[in-house]
Amino acid sequence: MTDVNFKNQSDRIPSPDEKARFGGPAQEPDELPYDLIELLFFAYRDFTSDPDDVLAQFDFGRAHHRVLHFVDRNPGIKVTDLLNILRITKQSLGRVLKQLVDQDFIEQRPGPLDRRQRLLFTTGKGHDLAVRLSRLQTKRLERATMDLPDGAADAVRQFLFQMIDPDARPDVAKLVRLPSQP
Amino acid sequence: MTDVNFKNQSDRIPSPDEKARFGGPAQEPDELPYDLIELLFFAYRDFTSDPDDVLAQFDFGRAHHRVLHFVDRNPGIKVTDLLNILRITKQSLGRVLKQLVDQDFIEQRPGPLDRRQRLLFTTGKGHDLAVRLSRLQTKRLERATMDLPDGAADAVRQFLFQMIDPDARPDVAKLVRLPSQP
DNA sequence: AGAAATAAGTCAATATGACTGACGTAAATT
DNA sequence: AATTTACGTCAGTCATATTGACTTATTTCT
Repeated sequence: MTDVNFKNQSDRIPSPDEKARFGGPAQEPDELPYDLIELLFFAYRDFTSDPDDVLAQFDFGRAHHRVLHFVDRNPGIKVTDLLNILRITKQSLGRVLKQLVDQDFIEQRPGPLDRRQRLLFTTGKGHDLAVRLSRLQTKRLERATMDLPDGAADAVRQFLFQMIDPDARPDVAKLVRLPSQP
Repeated sequence: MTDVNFKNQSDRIPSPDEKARFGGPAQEPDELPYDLIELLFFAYRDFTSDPDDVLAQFDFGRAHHRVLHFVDRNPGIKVTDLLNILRITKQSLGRVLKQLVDQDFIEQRPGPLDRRQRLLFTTGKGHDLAVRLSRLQTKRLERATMDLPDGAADAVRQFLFQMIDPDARPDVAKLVRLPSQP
């Protein structure tokens, strides 16, 4: 047994009933770009798998990664804004944030203007981890964009951006600091 | 308060300490394509949100969706192959699969050659739901690819494909039935 | 100055999706 | 006949998320 993922899936024999009910896998007229749906699934699955291994060493999960990433990228971000980016509840954030703070990956400082706020910053340690994780994802992204035709990387950017809910796009554009977004 | 997602994130004032420690958000030399990392996150977040709403009406979650999707697309798939596609354990699959079978979205038939196998098929009802969910994702994908330059959609396909672990690519290519993969 | 709104944290209870490890059964393979 | 395979299942656990209610401190509004 190799460690290849799913092998003999094509060895299957369709049952008679199946042949009756299904006109082959793409019985919906090929209008449906199933391939993109599935490619996105697999691409994202593997995209998140690199950091997972490192995070496991710290007893962290993906939730920690997301928090760490956006805090590192947006030093001084407010809890409320982080909640809206991640689209999770205060309670969900609270747990992972507490762990990150307790273990000295993130620190909180009262807002200088509004002292109710607890602005979030990565510590040196937190920043290092954030960068380390980003590098992993970056490597994969670079490998994936490397041998694309000229300008294709920008097409990918545009595609991904347009996959986002229209009303969320302005905020994402700001957050992501897109090189040029019309 | 509008229902826009994360607004005043750019209104924050960097603390003195922050300015000392951070040379701005992109202190890592711009080698790191942070934008792609984040765009992928947001794109995938919204990509999965459309089906989620429908699934909730049936008391299903994303796990059900994935199973339903791959069974619908690969009628007669074996449990083992499905496990390898989804990269989850038998127990995790078991729970959601049981619910889908009990509620008549998926049916199991003994393999005609190997009677140990329980080949999986969507029922009419299951197929309808699968298509309905795919259409939602399809719409978003079409909107996103629509105004891309010529050939850009293929660049996106290639990009996504190359984001996948190299050793998983042959299997994905087979499964996804890519139009043309060199 | 007092009332209302906001930022953040917290409590309790719950759900979902995942995990490990062990075991059982039927059927196929050697 | 022994072993392997395909699948299912039991028991226990964990991580991540949810809702709703409540507290505290602080700011803003009137």
